[in-house]
Amino acid sequence: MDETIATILYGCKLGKEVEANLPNWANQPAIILSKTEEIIEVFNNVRERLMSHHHQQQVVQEWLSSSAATSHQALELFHAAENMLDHRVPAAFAVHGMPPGSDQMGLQQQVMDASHDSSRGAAASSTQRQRRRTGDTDRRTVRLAAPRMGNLELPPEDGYTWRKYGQKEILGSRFPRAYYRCTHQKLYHCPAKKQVQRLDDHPYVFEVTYRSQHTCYMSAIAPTVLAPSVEEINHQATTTPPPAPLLLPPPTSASLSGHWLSMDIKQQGEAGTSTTTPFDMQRDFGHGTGGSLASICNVMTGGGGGAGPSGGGYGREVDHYQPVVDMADAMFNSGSSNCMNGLLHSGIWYADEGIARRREPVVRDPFRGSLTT
DNA sequence: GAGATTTGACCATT
DNA sequence: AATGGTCAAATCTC
Repeated sequence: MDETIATILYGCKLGKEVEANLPNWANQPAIILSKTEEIIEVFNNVRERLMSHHHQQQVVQEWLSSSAATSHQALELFHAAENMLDHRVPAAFAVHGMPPGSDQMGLQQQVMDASHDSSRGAAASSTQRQRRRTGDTDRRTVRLAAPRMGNLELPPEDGYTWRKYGQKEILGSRFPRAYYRCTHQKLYHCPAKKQVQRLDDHPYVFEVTYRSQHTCYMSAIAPTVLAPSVEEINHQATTTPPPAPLLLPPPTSASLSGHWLSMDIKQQGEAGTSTTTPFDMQRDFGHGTGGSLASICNVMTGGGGGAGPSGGGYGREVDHYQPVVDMADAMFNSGSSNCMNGLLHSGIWYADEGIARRREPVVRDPFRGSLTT
């Protein structure tokens, strides 16, 4: 898989080269054509590498969604399949691809629900704390597979950063329900919450209920391509799909805004000496509508256009690692998604304080549930 | 030390 | 009164 990543990086480097030389090559379309074809060839090569892995994943997903397969059988196959793949692919996305918040709904309602959770913190000490909302509309439930390795009681990563604020035994359920809210609730008054509960009859499947939408930027590292969950069982608010990142720069992203066309990426894992690698895929491609590089994306995917959420996540809060295999989806198989936007959000690269970086593989200690790398 | 998690208690809703 | 959602102090992790 490292070789694949290296190939991707090389393609990115070529892209940066094209960008840097665009002024010089403005009157030399032959050169631009040559370079773009080279880029396409590189990414086609990547695609072929990834597609073979992706096929294996599809087999797993079909099995998991089959009613004939018990949860144990699914898990066994799941773990067997992971051995075929690179060992850094986490379960949740290996099976389900993208998080539930990745629907291509275009611009969504991003207005903070000021009457509910956003004011909860400040009102905590008031005389009347609002405990449960009436109506309870903006809610959506999906089912996701347990992580493929390590602590199976941990909920699958979904591309957002959550902070657990409660856990409760639920009547009639073998497993407790965990309550999470957006990590950036305080910073951005983000009202997004989720409840995670394991199913009684399928202990390796989590039922995740999302409530409210993310209004924060930094937690918005969710991919934009489709999110095939095991089962979407409830969607009470048809006009309010699950968390979708806000298309606004973070409050402290002055440097970022000046980098709209910059292509700097810091490659994480090379402590202190971050290597500058090709480009910020989201900023350069995620919103591009007419640029040559965006056109390259369209050529590769046969689709294109469409605005996507911004990437984000910072510090140790971000434990999400999504496989290159999913990046293949994002880049090549998503007809409705901008390829580079999807590529960014597929998790190989993360924006960190305005500078995208690569996540190192995360492995959970099966005995302690802690993270090791 | 900062931030995340755990867990018993509180309280709104049914 | 039962139940579920949230708070917040204690504890844990990095």
